Amino acid sequence: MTHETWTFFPHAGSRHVQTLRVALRLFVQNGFFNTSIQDLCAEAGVSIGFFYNHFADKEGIARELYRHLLARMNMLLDEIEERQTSNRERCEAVLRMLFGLAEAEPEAMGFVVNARHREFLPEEQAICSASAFVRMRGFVFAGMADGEIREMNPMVAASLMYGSAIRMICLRLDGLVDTPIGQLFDSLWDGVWRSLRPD
Amino acid sequence: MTHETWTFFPHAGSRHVQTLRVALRLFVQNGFFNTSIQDLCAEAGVSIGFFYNHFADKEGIARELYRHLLARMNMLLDEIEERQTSNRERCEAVLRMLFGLAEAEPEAMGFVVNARHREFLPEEQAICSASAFVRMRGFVFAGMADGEIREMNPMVAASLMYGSAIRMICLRLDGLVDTPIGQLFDSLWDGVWRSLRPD
DNA sequence: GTCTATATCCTGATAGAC
DNA sequence: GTCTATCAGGATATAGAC
Repeated sequence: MTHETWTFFPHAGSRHVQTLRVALRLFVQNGFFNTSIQDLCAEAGVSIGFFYNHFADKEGIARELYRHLLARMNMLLDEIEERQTSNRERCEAVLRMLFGLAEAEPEAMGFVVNARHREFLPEEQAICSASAFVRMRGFVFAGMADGEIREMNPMVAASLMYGSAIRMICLRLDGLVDTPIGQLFDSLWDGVWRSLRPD
Repeated sequence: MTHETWTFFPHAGSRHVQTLRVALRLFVQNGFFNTSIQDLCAEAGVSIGFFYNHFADKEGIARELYRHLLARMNMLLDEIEERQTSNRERCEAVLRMLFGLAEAEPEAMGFVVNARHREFLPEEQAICSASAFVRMRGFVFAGMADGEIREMNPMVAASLMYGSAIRMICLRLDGLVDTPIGQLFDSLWDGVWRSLRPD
């Protein structure tokens, strides 16, 4: 299993998953509140009855989507943690993964990065407190403890590490960057690392 | 007029402005779609009739808020452009301004940075295409043309310049950073500049 | 399990008195 | 200009047949 391409939905097929995919697209394109269950079911080709047998309610499908995407990110982080030994390499691999996902599954990435989940999933934690994002910052903290990364405030280091890439992804998703950002990765990583490497 | 503190709403007073401020707070705290006009009017202490005499509709108040905040950012950019001569200084001043605004007016900053405006203001351009953000990137492009900033893809440079600060602001607004971020500015700017300065 | 038809609620917006 | 009372529409969620 090579990972030249990353994906959030490795297996598609069942109507359940198909409904999730359509929900993802509509939630990202039009927003959660602008998507009616009727529209969603019509677009997914399922009945209202089917919907309510598979999902508790409208929040339910959004929650399943949210948790699925975060769980998938955690699995990708697991692989990175296994493969890479230094924290610098882990961070680089994370950024490369994010760039890859943004190109392969822009809607999923949009839902993770852009959506204001608290507005429709009130009981979920803020996404930057979610396990996957905590672990990503953990790589930075560990790198600083090891001396791979310069001494500084940990949150400043995490922002320097991930902020530029997230910004670039947002610009790409919003159509302000024409070229696939994979081509820009090396240049971005070079800049990021200059800001964090020891003197 | 010193600018140790920046503000989006320099003058408050009229019921019109008061209603705008309450709308801002509710839109950021609960989201646009979770805020009913009835709740908004009750909280602002105005009647439904007053509301519809001052604003065309629910979108209208959101649009006025949006345009006001962006216009105010443009004014602050005007001042920065006047005061600072080099593009490096301008970028640094922009970041300092953003940090200051995030502390002084977190709700306004949240509305600018976090809200998904396209969901409730369909005819507005994406915010990263708005004049203020275009000008901010322009400082970076000009700095690269002048040789103050290393040669690289312009959008990569813009992401390196602004991404970390925006990320830090988001973390602060989401409660993951306890200390006022003004204290962290020098450290962050040091990192940002390392990523962009010529060799 | 799946579908259609429908109940119920709430919201944005208006009408008309003052 | 400002207010209260109300309307009309659309949304979520359910009921009940199959």
